[in-house]
Amino acid sequence: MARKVRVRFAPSPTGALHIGGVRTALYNYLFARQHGGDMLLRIEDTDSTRFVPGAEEYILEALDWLGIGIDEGLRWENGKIVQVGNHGPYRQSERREIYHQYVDQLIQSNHAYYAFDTPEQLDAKRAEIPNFQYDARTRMQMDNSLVIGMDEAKRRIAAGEKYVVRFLIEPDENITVHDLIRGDVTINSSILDDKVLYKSADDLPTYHLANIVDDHLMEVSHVIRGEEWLPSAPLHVLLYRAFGWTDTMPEFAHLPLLLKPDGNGKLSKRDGDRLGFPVFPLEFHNQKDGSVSSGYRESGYFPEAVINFLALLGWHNSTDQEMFTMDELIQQFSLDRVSKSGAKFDYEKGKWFNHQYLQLKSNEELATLFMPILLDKVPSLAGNSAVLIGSTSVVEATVAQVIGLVKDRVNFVPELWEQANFFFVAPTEYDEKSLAKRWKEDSPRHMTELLEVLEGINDNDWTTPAGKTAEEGVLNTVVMNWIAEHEYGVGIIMNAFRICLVGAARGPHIWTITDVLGKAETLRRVRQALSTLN
RNA sequence: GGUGCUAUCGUCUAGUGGCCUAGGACAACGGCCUCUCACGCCGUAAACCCCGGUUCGACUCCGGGUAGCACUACCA
Repeated sequence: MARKVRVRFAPSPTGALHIGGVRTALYNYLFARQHGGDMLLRIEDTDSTRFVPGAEEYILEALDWLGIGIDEGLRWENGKIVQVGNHGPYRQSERREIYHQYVDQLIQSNHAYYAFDTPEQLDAKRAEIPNFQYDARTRMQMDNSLVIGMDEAKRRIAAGEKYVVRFLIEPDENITVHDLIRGDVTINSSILDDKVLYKSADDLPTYHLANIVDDHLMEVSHVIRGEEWLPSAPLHVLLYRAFGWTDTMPEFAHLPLLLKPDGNGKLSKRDGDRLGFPVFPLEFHNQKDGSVSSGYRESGYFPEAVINFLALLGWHNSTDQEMFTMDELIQQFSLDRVSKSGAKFDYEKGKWFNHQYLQLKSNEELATLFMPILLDKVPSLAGNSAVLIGSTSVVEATVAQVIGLVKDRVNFVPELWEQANFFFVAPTEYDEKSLAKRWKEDSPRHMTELLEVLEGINDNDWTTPAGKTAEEGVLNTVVMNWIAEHEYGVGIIMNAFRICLVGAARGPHIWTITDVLGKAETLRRVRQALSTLN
């Protein structure tokens, strides 16, 4: 097939974009880019009752944040929605006129009919007859144009009666759908019901009709979507046939589902709340029900980590490679290497990916990201930013230096504060556990003596000279000599000293801490600890 | 209930009839490093759903079970 590859991501604006939807969008995007094709974004808002304000913006902004580019349809540009392409409009609610025409075509070719049964009547029927289905076996007992005749049907419609248009499905026909991931899938048409294609109540088609008409009109070549659509794929094939579009029918690929980490079943928003991780890319404030959902972005995830993690949930290139840039994914992605079975969402692995990407970032880059958090925690630092060296403030340079000391122990930028807070703020309380284990009876005396030793060191000798290791500095030599002289234990002294500076038994090497703190602050903290802990 | 899809370590997965005493990664556990906590490094434990068949030989092919999931709306 020489047809140009055109794929689409077609979400419904019914809330935040689920992480499974993000993966579907990603796979579509990778496939499009790899084949030099187009990635379209269409909004499927044919259910007016489920529309959530802000959802559209949310979806587009999320894809933009993740670097999933849109070539045609709706996309996010400079904080607002723009429409590109000449197959629009790209919102189904704005395509009513188009659907009317195709609904009429189906009626005229006897592939569809008018039905007047109300939802209440249908409910009653279902209650009355077990496994009731509106199909070849039952349609002639219902209230529709097949029974009452077209003239009568038109009369009732003209009189303002509400109706739907149903697809007439011929029974007992085997329909085979070729799926790029699963191979041929065959079902018998008798299990399908006469699907509602159009509802006059809101003058909108249902998903099935709108989807087929739009994919056809937008010249979509490949439909890559979630596995939940597999059962209705044969219906879609039947629609393509009814319209006479079989020669341009897109190819199908149904992706495995993202499952909850524990137990069984589809990953849901509730699982995230319950297990404490986001299931949405961005934080979402639902204007309809007032709920707030956490997002990966706000939790400190890098978009490239989310992409990498998601890409591997259901796809694998058969090598041991785990880290992939978007470009590598575009190059290597392939539908026939997508798994058939659902993947449980392993949040821990996601954290690991973020850790990897965080280590790849420069200290300066991380400092820029961390600065707002730091200034929020320590507002007094804000004034210091005024002093600039080049474009970097003195404080920011220090922040970058400190980040370099602690970044290998964090997974997320916000965690930098927990690891580095003592560099910016002297401890006001001391960790109980550390105290119990490391602050001994002799510690106050040791620290008092150490204070004298440290006071004797020249200001110029305090900081470790460039190019030397912390152990080669004057501080280390002097302190170690003093320890040896008095036959103290290195551990007992250093740990007590650490508690004075940090407030707990944690953190990087002690001399790198004294380097950053400087002599005055170091001494001040030891004195403060002595007066607090005595 | 009906229809369809799926089935390898706890999890993501490699494996396309002999390279498999089943490989990698996350998590777990142990060790090393060390003034602490981490990181890192090294190592340990951990799986072919069951039953038949085909074959000289099945994780791989076939059949049947079983289990899980999805769908079964005037929702997508």
